[in-house]
Amino acid sequence: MGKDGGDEEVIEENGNERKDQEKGLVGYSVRFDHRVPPGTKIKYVTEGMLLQELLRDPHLRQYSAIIVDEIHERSVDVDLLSGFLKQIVTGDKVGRGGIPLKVVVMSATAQVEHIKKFFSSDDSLKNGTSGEEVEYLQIEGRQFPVEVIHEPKPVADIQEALIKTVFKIHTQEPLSDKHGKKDILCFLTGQEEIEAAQRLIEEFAETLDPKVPKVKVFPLFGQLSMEAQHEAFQPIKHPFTRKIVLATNIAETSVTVPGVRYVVDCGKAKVKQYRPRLGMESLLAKPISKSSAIQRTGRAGREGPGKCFRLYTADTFATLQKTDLPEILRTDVLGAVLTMKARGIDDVLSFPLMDRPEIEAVENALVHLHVLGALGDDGRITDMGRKMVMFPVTAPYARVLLAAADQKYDCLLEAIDIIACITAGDDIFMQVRSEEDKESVDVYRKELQRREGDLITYLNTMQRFVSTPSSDRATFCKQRRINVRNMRQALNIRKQLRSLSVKTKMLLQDDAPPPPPDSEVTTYQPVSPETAERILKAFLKGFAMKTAILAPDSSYVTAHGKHVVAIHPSSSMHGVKREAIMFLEHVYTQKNYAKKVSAIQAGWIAEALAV
DNA sequence: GAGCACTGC
Repeated sequence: MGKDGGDEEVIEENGNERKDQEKGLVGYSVRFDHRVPPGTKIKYVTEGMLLQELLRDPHLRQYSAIIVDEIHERSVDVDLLSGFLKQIVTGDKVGRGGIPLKVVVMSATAQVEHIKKFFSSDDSLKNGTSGEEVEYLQIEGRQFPVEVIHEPKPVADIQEALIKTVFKIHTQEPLSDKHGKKDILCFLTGQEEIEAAQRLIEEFAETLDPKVPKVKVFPLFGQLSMEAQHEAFQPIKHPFTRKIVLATNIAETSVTVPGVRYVVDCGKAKVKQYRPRLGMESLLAKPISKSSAIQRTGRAGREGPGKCFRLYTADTFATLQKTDLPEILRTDVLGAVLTMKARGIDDVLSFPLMDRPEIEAVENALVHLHVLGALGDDGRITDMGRKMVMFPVTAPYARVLLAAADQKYDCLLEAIDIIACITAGDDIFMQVRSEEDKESVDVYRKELQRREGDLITYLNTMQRFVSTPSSDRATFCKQRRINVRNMRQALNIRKQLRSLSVKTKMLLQDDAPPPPPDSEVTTYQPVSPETAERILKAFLKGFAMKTAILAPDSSYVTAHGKHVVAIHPSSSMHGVKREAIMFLEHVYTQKNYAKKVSAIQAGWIAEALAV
């Protein structure tokens, strides 16, 4: 569990505090890992875990105090949790037998007033005594000073400005000082921009006077292999050389590059945003917030005094939003609405939230949940909805699992394998960088691919993987450039979904005995086309809205919304023309892309929408 | 012919 993971510390009641503390009675509960010995006084949990506990214990009677750390990160879960905590704190204490709940929230930046106001009772707001019952304590952070340098005029070409700034730093600033190395960290928006900048910097470096120190460039973004990412963290071995790291936002939030004393900030980041009106997401470069710019600046001052060069003007900085949009305003609120409904919130529009999504977004989610069968005509959660919230997957996937468990489709284990692969993080199939590798990897991957499309390909991959003896699994992954970490995660999720299926009586214990390690090594038998059809029909129960029909002009037109959609190049269906497709993801980047694509028959769509 | 970053009951 990362110390900056935004986890809550939950303090449990009863027992002798002092003595128990000395016994070290601290427990934790995170996904796949729980250690809560009897008599535990302090429990570390994830937000998702506590939300799950709220299903059973709506007043959190088990707890006397809750500490929410890193609340400024503003995940959907922390926002929902804050709403429930506010209701408990400001409501009557009847549900808790009159015992109040203490809530401590901890935040690193901005938003203090916003958060303070939110946790104040509505009565105190009316009386104009806002924040009266919310106590506030500030602790100064410690950092070396960082000088901020803005561009005097807006720059026309970001790459050009980057090169100019990088080499100005490189030729005018020392390689190291008493605090250590003085390397450069540049924040860019994505892989393409980073690779272009790397080429330009390396080209320009060739022209440098031999008396000037050398430079070595390290790209750093999430899709890079662990080894390649690791390289960017190592101190440079060659003498007389400066390290230049070109990174995405990964270096702002997830990792800390040591040795950095100069930051170059392009002022933008790619942001995923859900468009409720279009029922799709976009992934586009947008101006960052002030707090994000300040966070980037701080990366220059961790080891000694530093400098931050912003490739935008001071005026532009002044126009930036104070903070980033919280996740709840950037994602489909389908899950959030179902979470509320399952915890007894009938009127989701009046549920207290630090930031409220547009009414239209909530209404779309309600309609979608109704289509999925999670909500009845009266807007209340159905038995099916209650079953759906038991599963740690989004509502459409949960709906697929329920359909797959139905006799009509009878493919629960297969659906679990596919969903485990898809929800295990980034795509289990890593991108292949060199052309050479691509050829051999493609040969192996082709064997896994099926003409039904990506979903059955994932199933094939999982089935092949588990029927491979464990001593050969590393090779299996390496040959196909399968991300081993994600594959391991997929196995964990598979196990969890199977056991939840047993718990919810969707699966008989006998059908899927919890397998001891390596016991699943069996002969591999690919699914029949008939089974594949049943699987795809089960997925349509969750994704009938995400379908497209091949138009006479050979483009795919979405059934819902009538937009032209292209099959993403990462899909095994890329370039393939079939009667109709179902896709699990719909993202606008360069254009409207369908991802995780399967071939279906047009007639199946109406069939899936019928009850 | 293309991929910001995390996390989860």
